[in-house]
Amino acid sequence: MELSDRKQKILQAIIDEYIGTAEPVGSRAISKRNELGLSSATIRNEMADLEDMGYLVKPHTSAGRIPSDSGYRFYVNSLMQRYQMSVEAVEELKNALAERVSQLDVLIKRASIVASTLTDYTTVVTSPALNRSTIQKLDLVNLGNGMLMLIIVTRSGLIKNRVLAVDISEEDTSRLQSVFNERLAGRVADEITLEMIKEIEDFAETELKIPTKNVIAILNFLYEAIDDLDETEVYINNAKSILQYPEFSDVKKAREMMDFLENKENLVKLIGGSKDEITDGVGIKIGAENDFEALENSSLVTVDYRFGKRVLGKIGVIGPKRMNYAKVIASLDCISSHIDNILKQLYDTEGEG
Amino acid sequence: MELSDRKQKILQAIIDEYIGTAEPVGSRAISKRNELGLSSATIRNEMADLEDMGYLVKPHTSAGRIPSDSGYRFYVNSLMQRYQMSVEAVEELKNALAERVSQLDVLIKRASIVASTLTDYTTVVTSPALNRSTIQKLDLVNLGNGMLMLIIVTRSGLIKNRVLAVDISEEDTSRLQSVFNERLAGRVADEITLEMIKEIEDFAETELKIPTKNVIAILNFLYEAIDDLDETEVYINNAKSILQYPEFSDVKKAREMMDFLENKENLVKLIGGSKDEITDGVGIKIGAENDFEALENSSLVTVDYRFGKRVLGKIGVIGPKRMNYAKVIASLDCISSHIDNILKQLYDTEGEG
DNA sequence: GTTAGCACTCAATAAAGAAGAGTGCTAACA
DNA sequence: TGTTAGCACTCTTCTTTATTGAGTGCTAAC
Repeated sequence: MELSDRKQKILQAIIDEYIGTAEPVGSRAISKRNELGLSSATIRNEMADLEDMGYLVKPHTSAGRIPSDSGYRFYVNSLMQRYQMSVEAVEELKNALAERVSQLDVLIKRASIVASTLTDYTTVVTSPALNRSTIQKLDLVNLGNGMLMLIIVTRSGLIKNRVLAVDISEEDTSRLQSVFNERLAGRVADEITLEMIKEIEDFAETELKIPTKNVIAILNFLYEAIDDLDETEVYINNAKSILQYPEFSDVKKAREMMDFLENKENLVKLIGGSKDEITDGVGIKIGAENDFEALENSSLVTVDYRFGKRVLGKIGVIGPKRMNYAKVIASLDCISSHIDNILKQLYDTEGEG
Repeated sequence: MELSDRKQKILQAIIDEYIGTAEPVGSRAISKRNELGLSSATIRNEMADLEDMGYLVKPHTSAGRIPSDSGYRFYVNSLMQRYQMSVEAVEELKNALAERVSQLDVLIKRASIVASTLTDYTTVVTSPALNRSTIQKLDLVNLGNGMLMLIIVTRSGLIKNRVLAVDISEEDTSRLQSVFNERLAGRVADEITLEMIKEIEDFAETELKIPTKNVIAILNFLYEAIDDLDETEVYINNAKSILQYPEFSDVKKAREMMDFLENKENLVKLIGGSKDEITDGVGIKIGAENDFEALENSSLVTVDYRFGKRVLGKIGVIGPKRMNYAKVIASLDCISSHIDNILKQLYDTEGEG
């Protein structure tokens, strides 16, 4: 059944009001806004209809109405006004993002901070899993003191590095590096098998005559590092922001939420599974639409960020269901497109891999 | 005035009880413990004395007593029983700390996690400021794609790395690296001046004929990196744990605490200023002894961690004043000494610099 | 179709009373 | 003289009972 124009206006007014106050809104409050020129009694009738249709809910008989999940859904899909970010805000955002950025993971951490500052909600970002990335180059750097750094550079310019304690000569280091690159560079991380590693191991021992003990240590290390590339990393920001919303004025609820947010697997599942797009790259999940009990009263807005055409990861904002969707969407959208720009500038090539 | 043996026992009993329950403890509760064989009336008299002496406080007339800051102080200094960690706990701790550790900052982040898991309180660790460290080696690694990684290794084996977007040839990279090492290796970070950097800049331009634009970018970057070495980094862990203690059942208080914990400067000041040692490296600050209003009802226990003889940083536990001091101290102590061991193993040299 | 009016509901607030934990003091006891 | 039983007193906490007020739903009139 279609919603009459008037019903839509009333629903919108109610949700707008509720987003601002977090209090059930009554017929009189809407009537007094004087946008519709209707008496509270009329509004009341319409509200009763909207309730029957499932868009509104009453906490109890003598309270006003609050939006149901479907109410929010309708609002988000059809009613919501576009939020226009101020020129200054965009400028500030741009600067905050671009400042001294050299690596993708720095950039997306920054993006997460910017998003949470802008919206005052908790943000979650996932860094790209690199298992489908092409390895461009492997560097082995002998740091002295028996420390060896391994650096993996992917074609899209992502860099991972880690350090191993092992004693190896400068010469062996560079020979090993050459072998690594000969055999692994240009390959997709996923297709590198334990066997290939074993082959390198044999080669290094028999041909290069590097001591077995070291070879084993280093190649284990290499394998682990490559294996780790398919770990999606998750950063969370401003979790404490939930404490400021009346939805979490009960410490117990706040704790549950924090516990949920702490669990990386939850977050990966949550953000990864978010597909309910409304416009390019922006997805919204309202309340129970997220398949987690802990988020019953929260909503999640996500946006993809890309490098060229390839989706690298997502930025998500988690807040109460009555969040300012328009603003959140606008902010994320803006951040996402700026990430795109910055990455293009940084690597000035359209990247795939 | 000296506390009689009996008063001490009573004080201890009260504090032990309060630590467990967070409720004001009455004379009858102590009497019933039957450790002292005294009636509640007698205890009552003693408690009145203890209150006069400032060790106890009454929330109101008809409530039991709770320890004052001085009460806790006396407890911590003289009364508290040593906590003996179980062999398994120590073993577990050891494993958790040592697992795949190659770098100091990984280790201390790990230590922070272990400490908060063990104690269920919030932990804060400071990573060493390296401004007094000797730079052992500088590595420049050309990552391709117009990316350059700078790695700084200190004599104590600490590693910092960062990436800059700049186009430079392999050859120039290695020549630049040589210059860096010739001129800067062996120096203490603090004594590297802008002028020295400028000299390198000139040399690189005129002698090595590296394009001005690149030289400027790279040397700015180098200077920033060295400058950054004196930034103490702070990691915080398990902040949400405060939500489980009745002391923070009021969301407003929890929020204040979180706000405080979020501010890095606060933490550096807090942890850095902690000097009130009770035993080697362990410091305790109770309530108002911390010069921060936000910590009025919290205590801080810190422990140094060292590399050889040099103190690198601190690990701190923040919890309610009625925290389990004995356990916290034992845990931190244990962690600290294991860090020492691991570092020795890792770098197997007594480090200074 | 709209609206004024009114009875009704129910949470939230306030006020009053009861219960209970704990104290401080006094007087008796060993 | 130190210890303890006993009791009046205090003050919080819990429970109960009213009171208020926001908001609804329905009816009847415009």
